[in-house]
Amino acid sequence: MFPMATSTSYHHGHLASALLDAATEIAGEDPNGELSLRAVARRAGVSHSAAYRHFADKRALLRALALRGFGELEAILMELRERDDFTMGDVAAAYVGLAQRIPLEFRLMFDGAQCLPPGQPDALTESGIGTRDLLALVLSERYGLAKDEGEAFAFAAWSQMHGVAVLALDSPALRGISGPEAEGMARVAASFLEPKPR
Amino acid sequence: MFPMATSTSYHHGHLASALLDAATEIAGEDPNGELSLRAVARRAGVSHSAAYRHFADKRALLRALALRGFGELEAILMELRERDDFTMGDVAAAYVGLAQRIPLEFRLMFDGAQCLPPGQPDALTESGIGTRDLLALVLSERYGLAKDEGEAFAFAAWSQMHGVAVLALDSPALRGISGPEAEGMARVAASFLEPKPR
DNA sequence: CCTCCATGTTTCCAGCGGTAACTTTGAACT
DNA sequence: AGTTCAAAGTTACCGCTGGAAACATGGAGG
Repeated sequence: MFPMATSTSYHHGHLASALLDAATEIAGEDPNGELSLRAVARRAGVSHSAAYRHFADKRALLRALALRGFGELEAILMELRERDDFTMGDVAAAYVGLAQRIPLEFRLMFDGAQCLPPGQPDALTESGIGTRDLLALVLSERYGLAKDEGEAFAFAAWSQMHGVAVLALDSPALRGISGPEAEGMARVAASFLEPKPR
Repeated sequence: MFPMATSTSYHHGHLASALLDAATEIAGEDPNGELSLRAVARRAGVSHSAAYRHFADKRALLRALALRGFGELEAILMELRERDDFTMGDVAAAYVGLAQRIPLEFRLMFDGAQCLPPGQPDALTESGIGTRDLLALVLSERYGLAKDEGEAFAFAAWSQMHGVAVLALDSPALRGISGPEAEGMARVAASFLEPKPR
């Protein structure tokens, strides 16, 4: 069924996912460096052209990484949903924590210029919209908001969490901050959005 | 005093700022494309090596662009400060409007990886901190907040404005939105932060 | 007038993303 | 079991990039 993925075999076996793993690995070692397709291929022990058997181009590989990231974000939101007592601070901290844990994927999730060809909407765009709707659902349930109200509030919250995440990752004024510090800042910011209990 | 900047003279005269202008021009034509130093030099009518007489490397040029951006942001905040009746929505709309108007500079202002060498804090970092403090000042004055309170609130507001700006510029789920639409979204989001009058 | 140095130019390099043409190899069919 | 064939590797090449080095130009001060 599955060809073996021995280190000596000419055919790799699971190269596509191995490349994605290699990319994450490289990014883990140098979160702010440029990620080159060739470096990813080298890390996977394969010539750079091999990557093109599995991804149309570099963008496609990055898109796959972004999709992985959206998967993790959805899992986090679903987990929060199970609890019925979370605060806005919990949501924001979880969001920022994800950005700190997998910065490469996180950045790609929201960077159309790097991931998408000149072309039109695609699976990545849909993932983004789906996640946004999921957030609106989770927050509406938690705070008993009507549809429109919930969507507007979710957008207000999302942009704020996202802002904290992005600034903590990239801004020269905030970079170098530790993961827990970033989550703490997310909590402080989110506290201004916490709806008053009625 | 100033050498002439005729198009026929061997020595350009104001190449440094001409390069920055060229970069802004290129970015205006294709806001999502990559910006190459060589393309900037070509646009300025000069060989790519000439740029290195004025900027240590590409990062230095990008840093100069970011500093220009910070200058514009400060001007915008000072202008708001003159008025004493602005709303959070006004601030957010102005911030997002800036991002839409000069996306290249805006992105660079908050992207340490592209602008800063491995090195430590520099003028850019300080500009970022200065602007953040200015926002805290402006909002504290407007809403009568004590220092700590004002700083926390300013951060909550800043992250939200920034989130909207970044998402509208880059996120596949929101890109393609028009400038006015983006500003409208910023107003909606900011309305959740508007302090209650006492 | 002549010289010098700031500011240009040309030329070169390695690394990048991407394409094309060639090679290997496991699996499917007879 | 032996043959064949396509999937999945390889090497070699292209143009472009950021950057360094060596050379050219020409305006300002002696």
